[in-house]
Amino acid sequence: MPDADPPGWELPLLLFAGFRTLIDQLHASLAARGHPDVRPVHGFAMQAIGVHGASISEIGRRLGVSKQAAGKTVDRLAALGYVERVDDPRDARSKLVRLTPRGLDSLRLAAEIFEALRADWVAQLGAERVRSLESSLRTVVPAAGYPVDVPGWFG
Amino acid sequence: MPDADPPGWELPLLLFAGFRTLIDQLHASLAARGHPDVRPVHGFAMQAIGVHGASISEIGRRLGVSKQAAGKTVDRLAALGYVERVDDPRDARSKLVRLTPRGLDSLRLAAEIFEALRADWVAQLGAERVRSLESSLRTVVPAAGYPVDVPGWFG
DNA sequence: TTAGGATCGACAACGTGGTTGTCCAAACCG
DNA sequence: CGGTTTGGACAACCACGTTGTCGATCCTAA
Repeated sequence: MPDADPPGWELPLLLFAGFRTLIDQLHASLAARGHPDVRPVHGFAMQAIGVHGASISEIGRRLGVSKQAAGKTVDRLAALGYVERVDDPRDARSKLVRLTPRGLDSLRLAAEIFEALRADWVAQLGAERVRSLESSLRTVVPAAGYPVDVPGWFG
Repeated sequence: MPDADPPGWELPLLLFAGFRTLIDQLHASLAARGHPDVRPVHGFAMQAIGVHGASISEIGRRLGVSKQAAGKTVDRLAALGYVERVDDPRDARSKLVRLTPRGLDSLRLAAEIFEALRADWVAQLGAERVRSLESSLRTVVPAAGYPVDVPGWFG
């Protein structure tokens, strides 16, 4: 047995480092293209809102956080000009949260940048190893989408 | 070209899901073995303290956060009984933060559990694919260890 | 030896993201 | 119609991060 396996604690560190590398590069590109104030959590929230908009409660459910937490995040997104609240014509209790043109632009840019980032990995590792990495991870992680309560989850 | 590549935004999601899966399983095992109150951030902090102890400022540097933030985390760790502050005999300004026996136990257990978790992945994917995943990630992430200011970084 | 500067750790104030609990208005349903 | 559920706001609180300040201690160089 020539090479010893790396210690088990290295695996989570590498996964996190990969995640963080991508997200940091995403936000560096976003900042360079007119979106310096978006934080990672905002991107996930806007993803949860989607191009058709959603109510506060629905956003909370999609993110796996309370509606109060979702409401605060929407407040900050609104202050940054990425979303707006409009009355829901079909439910007087509900306010529909919709992306502004600026919000839509950031979402479109983010998708582009993620493609470019994956292409970088393919250039470094080859298409086969990137596909293998993705397929390995799909095997070991539960199928369900993951909640995005990262700050609260971690600390 | 038979199969289309997955969209670029899936890669960070998979990496995060892998990380979160491992950390969640770690803390589930830790909770079952007498450490229900440790949070992920505490584990990283204890790792930074190490078996020989460290000063508050040194912990902050190792974690990539301010000494004030390190001090608060140490406060909570001390309240949980995982660390203690003792006077540094060689510097009257400094307090040495040391792991208690309980803290050392959690660190030892965590190392064991991470080994078992990696073995689970090997059982599901095969040793070669796990090694390939680790090696791919080492290629694309910067060599430097990553800061652990996760909540602040994300939000 | 002493003056100046750097470092240690504490305290305070604040921003952001999360949580519960409470409340009212509107919607739903038997 | 009346009871229950739901949507969203408000308040209080906790965890984790930040900057700024400060006194005490250490180090170094005049």
